[in-house]
Amino acid sequence: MNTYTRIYEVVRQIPRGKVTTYGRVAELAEMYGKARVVGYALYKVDTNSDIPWHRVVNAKGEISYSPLRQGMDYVQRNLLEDEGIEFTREGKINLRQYEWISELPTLS
DNA sequence: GTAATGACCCGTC
DNA sequence: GGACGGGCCATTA
Repeated sequence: MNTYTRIYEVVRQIPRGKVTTYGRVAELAEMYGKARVVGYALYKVDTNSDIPWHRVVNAKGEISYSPLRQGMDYVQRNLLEDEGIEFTREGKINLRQYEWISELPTLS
């Protein structure tokens, strides 16, 4: 279970108004290449949990909808918009601007 | 115990 | 520039 705990810790550290990708979370959790597990971990997370699961998006910068939450997809978008994140007309997020870089080098 | 699935990512055509 | 396939690991049936 420590595996999931790592992921939760990382996701919990995402500042407000920023988003990150599954791959980044996996890397921060020291599990590069296991992005799938990250998605699985968030899958188990409950909507009313203290984990900002809505700040985690896929590498394309789009929101990952869960079949479990179909119908509530707009909720995630609303939460992100409330944090100041803008969406394109395609429903995508500009990762270049809102991607959380944590402590990784940005090489400008 | 085996087999299949999944909120994904990356390299290649 | 977009589309396709393979692969990573843990959980569930």
